[in-house]
Amino acid sequence: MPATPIAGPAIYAVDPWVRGIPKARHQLLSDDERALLAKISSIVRFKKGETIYQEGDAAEAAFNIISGVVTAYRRLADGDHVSSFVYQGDIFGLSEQGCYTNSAKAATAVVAYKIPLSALRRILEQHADLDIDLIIKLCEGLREAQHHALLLARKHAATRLAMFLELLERLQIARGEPAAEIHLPVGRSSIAAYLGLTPASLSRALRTLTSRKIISSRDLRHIRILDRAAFQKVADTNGAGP
Amino acid sequence: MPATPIAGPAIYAVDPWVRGIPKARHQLLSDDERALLAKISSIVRFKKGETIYQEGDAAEAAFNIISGVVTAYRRLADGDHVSSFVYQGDIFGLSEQGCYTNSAKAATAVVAYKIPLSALRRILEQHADLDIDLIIKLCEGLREAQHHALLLARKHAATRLAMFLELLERLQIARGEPAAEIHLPVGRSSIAAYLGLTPASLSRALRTLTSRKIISSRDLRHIRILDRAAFQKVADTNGAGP
DNA sequence: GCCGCAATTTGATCGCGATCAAGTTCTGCG
DNA sequence: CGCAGAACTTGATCGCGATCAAATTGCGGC
Repeated sequence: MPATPIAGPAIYAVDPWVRGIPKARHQLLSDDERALLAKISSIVRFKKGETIYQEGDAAEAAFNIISGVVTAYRRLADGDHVSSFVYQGDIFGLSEQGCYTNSAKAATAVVAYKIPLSALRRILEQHADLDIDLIIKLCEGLREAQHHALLLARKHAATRLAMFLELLERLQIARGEPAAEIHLPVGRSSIAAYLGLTPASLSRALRTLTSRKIISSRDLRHIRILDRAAFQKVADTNGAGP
Repeated sequence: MPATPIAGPAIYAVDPWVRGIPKARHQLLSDDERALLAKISSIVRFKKGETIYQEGDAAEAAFNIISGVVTAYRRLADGDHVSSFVYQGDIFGLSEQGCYTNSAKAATAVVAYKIPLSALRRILEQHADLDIDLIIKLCEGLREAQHHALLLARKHAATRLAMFLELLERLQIARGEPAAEIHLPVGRSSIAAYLGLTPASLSRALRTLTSRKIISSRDLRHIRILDRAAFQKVADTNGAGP
C-alpha cells in the first residue's frame, strides 16, 4: 500500500487546539523551550535591505525573528514574487533537499535567532513538545499560504488590496498592537509583488478606495479604514474569483 | 518577549532530510506507524461527487486517502475557489478552532482512513516519529500552497495552465506512474477554479497550446506534451507575474 | 535644510481575460 | 441505443490591469 505525495496543501487536522489546551498563537514556546533554543542558536542582525539568504543557497540554518520584518520572495525572470512578510516570533528558512526554496531580505532592521539545522534536528528528535509547536506553526503558515492563493485568485485590484489590509489588521490585533490604524511594513512595490499587481495598479487601487472614502492614509505607511461596511463589501463580495 | 504570529507561510527549515536519512516522499509512514493508525481509524467510502465535509462543520476527524482524488475548496459568494487536489496517501481535514476551514468533496470514488481527532492527539503526544512525519507532510503542503500562489500570480492563462500541467506531471512521476501522458483528475471547471480562470478562458488556453503544437489531448482527461522546450518557455518566462 | 536618487503617482493606450450567450460534446440512465 | 441534462467549447464585446513614459513625492546623506 504505497502512500503518495500531494497535489496541494493536503494536510492538517492539527491546530492550536490539538493538545486540548489552547495556547495563544503568540506564545507557542514555553520558557523552557525558549531557553533550550537560545542555547543552540546565535543572535544575528541584519540591516534594512540586507539579503539574508538566496534561493538555492545551501541551507544551514533556520531563523526565528526577535524583532523587525523580513520579506520572503522568489526571484522570477520578470520580477519578484513576494510570498510572505515574516514578523516577530515567526520562523523562516524553508529548505528542500538542503537548499533554501526562496530568498529572504530584511524589510526593516532585523534581529533574529539563527538556529543551525543540525541542532534543530537533534532537538526535534528528543523534544516532543517542540514538535507539536512546530506543527502548529506550520499549520498557521499553511493557512496563510492558502489565504494568499485565495487573495491572488481575486480579479479586482481593490479586492486584493482590501483582503491584504484585512490580513495586516488581523495580525496587528493578534500581536496586541493598537489597530485603529493599519501599519504597512514595507513599501508599495513589495506590496504590489505580494498582491500580484504592478505598483501602478496598486497605486490606482489605493486611490479608488481613498476617493470613495473607504480608507484614508496618513502617510505612505499608515492606513485607516473609514467605512467598515463598504470595506468589507469590497473585500468579500466584489472582485470575485472567476 | 512576546513572540507573534505570521503574515505568511513563515515556517520551515524542516524537510524530508530532517532526520539525516531521507525518506521517499511516498513512504513517510513506517509499517508500525501504519498499523498504529489503522487501529484507531475506520475506513470510509465516498461516491464520486459526494461532499465529505463543509467549511464550518465541527471537525471531528482527519482523513488519509487510500485511493481516489478529493477536491479541497472554499465556497465564495461568486463561485468556488479550489485550493488543492488531494491524492492517495495525503492527509486532509485542516481545522481551526474545532471547525473545518474548507470544504472537501470526492472528485472520484474515494476510500480513506477516517482518523478521529481525539485519537490523533493522543498518538501525536506519544509518538515522536509520527510528529516528524507529519511535519514533513506539512512542509510539503506548505510548498504546494506557495506554488499555487506563485501560479496564480501569473498573468497569462497559458502560463498558469502550463505550470499546472507541470505540477501534475511531477506528482505522477513521484507516484511512480507512467508520465508519457498527463492525467487530469477532475473536469474543466474544477481546474479553472484552481487556476483562477473561467472555464471559457481555460478552454481557450488549452486551444492556444494545442494549436501551437505544444500539447495535444487524447480526450478530456489526457494531455501529452509535444514540444517540451516551448512548453517550458510558456511555463517559465511567459505570462510573467506583473 | 538642501541635494540627488529612488520610490510612488499619474496619464494614455493596448491586450487579454471576463462576460453573456449560443452551439456542441460528453455522460449517465432508462 | 437514445434521450436529457450537464459540461465543455466557441463567438462577440467590454472592462480592467499592464505597459510605457513622464511628473511628483519621499527619503538618506551631508
